[in-house]
Formats: sequence, C-alpha cells, structure tokens
Amino acid sequence: MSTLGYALLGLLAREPASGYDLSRQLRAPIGFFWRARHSQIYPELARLEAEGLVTHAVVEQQELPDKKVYTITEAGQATLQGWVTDPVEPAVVRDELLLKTFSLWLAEPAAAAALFREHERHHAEQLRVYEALQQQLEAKGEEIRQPTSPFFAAYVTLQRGLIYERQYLEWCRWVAEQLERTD
Amino acid sequence: MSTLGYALLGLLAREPASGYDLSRQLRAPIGFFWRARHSQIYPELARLEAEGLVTHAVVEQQELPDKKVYTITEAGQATLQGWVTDPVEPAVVRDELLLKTFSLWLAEPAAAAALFREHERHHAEQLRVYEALQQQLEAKGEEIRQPTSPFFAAYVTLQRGLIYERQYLEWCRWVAEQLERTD
DNA sequence: TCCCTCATGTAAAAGGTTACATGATTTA
DNA sequence: TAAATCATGTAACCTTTTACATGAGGGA
Repeated sequence: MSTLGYALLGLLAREPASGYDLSRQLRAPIGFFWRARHSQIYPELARLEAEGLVTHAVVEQQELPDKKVYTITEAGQATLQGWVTDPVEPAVVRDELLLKTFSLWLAEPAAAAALFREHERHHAEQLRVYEALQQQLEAKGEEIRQPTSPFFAAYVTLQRGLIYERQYLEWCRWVAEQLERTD
Repeated sequence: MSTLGYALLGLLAREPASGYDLSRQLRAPIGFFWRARHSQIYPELARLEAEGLVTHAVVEQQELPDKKVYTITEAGQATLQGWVTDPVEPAVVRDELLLKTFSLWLAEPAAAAALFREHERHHAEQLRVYEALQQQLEAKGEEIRQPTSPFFAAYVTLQRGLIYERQYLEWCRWVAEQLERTD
C-alpha cells in the first residue's frame, strides 16, 4: 500500500467522499501535510477498491454530473488502524527556499530580501487560515481533548501547522532584516 | 535545469567536489533541506557538464580509487546567481507522521504515544547535531553576519534547521503527553 | 570472514506533475 | 463571452528510489 492510499483511507474513515471531494481536501487544509492531484487520486481509489478497502456507489445529481461516492470498508478501517501506530521515518524536508538560502551569499542583498518578504507574506496568509480553523475546532469544546475523537486528531495536527507557519514566518522576517541592514 | 542541478551548483560554488563528496553532503547536514542519492547525482553532473556549467578533472589517488573532481564554471556561477533570487513557490510539506496524526483517533493511545516519543528522541538527536554545527559556525566571528560570506548563508540556513527541530520536538512531546494522560 | 568506506556508474520501478480529453451549469 | 465549478478519467513526462554491478583496501 502506498502512502497516498493511507491518506485517502484516513479521509474516508471520517466520512464518505467522491474522488473530486478528496482531491479538494488534498489541496487545503489537509494539503498542508500531504498533497495529491486528481490524476493520482482516481487510479488509487480504483486500487483500494480492488483490494476491498473501499466500495463505491454512484450518486445521481440533478443539474450536476453523477458522482462515485466512496466508503471505507471494515477491512479498510483495520488496515488504516494498523498503519497509524506503525513506525515511520521522520519526513525528509525538500525546501527550495532553503536551498536558495544556502547560496544566498552569491545574491544581491536587496533582491534576496524581497524574496524573503514575499515568503513572509505567504506564511502570514497561511497562518490566518489555520487560526480561523482553530477557532472553528475550539468551538467543539471538550471533544478536541478526547484522543478517540476525530476532532482531537484534527486539532493536534492543526497545532503543528500553526507552529510551522509562525516559525517560518518569523525566520523569513529575521533573514529579510539581516539583508536589509546596509551597515 | 532541475532543482537538483542547482543544489549541486550551490555546493560546487563553495568548493570543488567529486560526485561521491556531493552525495555525502546531500545526506547530512545539507540533507536537512534537500536530499539525493548517488544514482541521481552522477547523471546530473554529466548533464551539468554537457551544458558547460561544471568541468571535471580526474584525480588519481594512491590506495584509493581515482575520482572525478568537479569545478563550477563562470557560466555555472552565473546560472546559480540568477536562480537564487528568482521567485519560488513555498515548499510542499509531505510528512507521513502528520498524516498518521490526522488518523490518530483510531489508534490505541498508548501505542500512539510511543510513536511520538520515538520521534521526539529523533528530533532531539538532530537538534544536538545542529547545535554542534552552530558552535562551529559562531567561531567564525563576524563573517556569519556578512551577507556576501558563504558562512552567513550557512548560518542563516542552519537557524531554520534549529527552529524546525526544536519546534517539532516540542510538538511531539506535547502530543505524547496528551495521549499519556489517562484521565 | 564479513562489513564498511571509497568510488562511479546503469536499469528498473515507483511516485508525482503536467497535459490531454469531455461536458454541463453557473457566475462575472 | 469567458472563466470557474463540478465530475471523472488517461497518457506522457519528469523525478526519485531501489536494485544491480564492480572492485580495492581497512577494520572488527
């Protein structure tokens, strides 16, 4: 099973969805930690179904195209559960901005500062999105503290996103300030 | 030009190196933000040479195999310089632990806590490596504050690594604590 | 004796992105 | 009229990983 397969099972364990729904979720906000295009999702759903981990039902809609709504099976739930606590290697970071940063000494400081200000803005935007999500989740009350609640899992994951964006933003600002100091 | 090509140019702009040297550097500590295996590096070096961005000289060694030492050309330096301040999309995070975290509600809390304690240990280790590197860099003195010094670029990049590891470590500890609280 | 380091490559497979393909409805 | 959303697929291409291939020298 591919990691993408588990990503899809993880979404379907929360609620049934079409390939289209899943592709939107794998853009944002779940896209924060795993992304996939529809061209990858549709064949993967077919594979999951062939293995008996999901099933689908065609739902006819008026004035909109028909859709295939996928549901996780018991076998799918069991497979997902087994995977969750299985050891994983820490994620490999693959960050082109950091690669550029490493060669920053070759650049014109003013042009480089602009690059970091741009990224600072991006992370500020992303942070606002996550903060809005946090407010929504906190309205759920005590559920976000219950380890067996899907809201707990979402809340804990979101905290990582918040920390990541805040720290990345601050780092960008700090680098830009260093480059703008023309003393 | 591929991103890997720029990664190699970025290393060769600092000092000439063989494919083998580059492959070690792209494991650690540069591997923090970009990784590559030797099977990817050797063909890429050939491509860079075909484009005139690097050249190589065969260095014979006693009691060790011969090696090809690559040097960046003026054209290579110019290409790299142009790329550094060129806009980039923020990195896409692809973190399997976060994917598991999102499905944490299906897991047994004790088993899940063990997973996070494991990652906490890993990030603590990584942090120690970066802190040692920081000490080495800080010994360079004022150079790490000069935007045109390669040590400045290394220092700034390292700061991001330090922040990343510290925050990831703290988040893992926080998640583990939540899961261990059996009230 | 077996594994690790040094050293350079190629080939096959898997994972991921971009482009091709179609078509209705709604919004600007 | 043009673009966006909904909806599902395939094909070509690029990137990355894993495996194959070879061989000397040093250390456990």
